[in-house]
Amino acid sequence: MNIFVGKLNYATSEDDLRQAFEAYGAVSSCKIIMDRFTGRSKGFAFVEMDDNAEATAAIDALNNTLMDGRTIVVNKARPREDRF
DNA sequence: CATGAGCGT
Repeated sequence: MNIFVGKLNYATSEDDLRQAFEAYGAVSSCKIIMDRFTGRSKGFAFVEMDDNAEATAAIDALNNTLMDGRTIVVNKARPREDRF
């Protein structure tokens, strides 16, 4: 399941996010969107989890929680492909 | 190359 994570601290790294999600389930992969020019975090990331139950639990558990001093929002991510 | 809602090289 693709998970969207927003309102992230610019200092937050993929490893931090991964560990946070791994605390509630197995994380398949994590990706923080970085800017092409500055190379800094755009403030949101995507976490992919194979287990649907664990993903939902992680979303419900990490949604609106404090991470690195910032309140993050966790929701189900939209499909990057298939716009229609 | 910057800063604070939103959905990815």
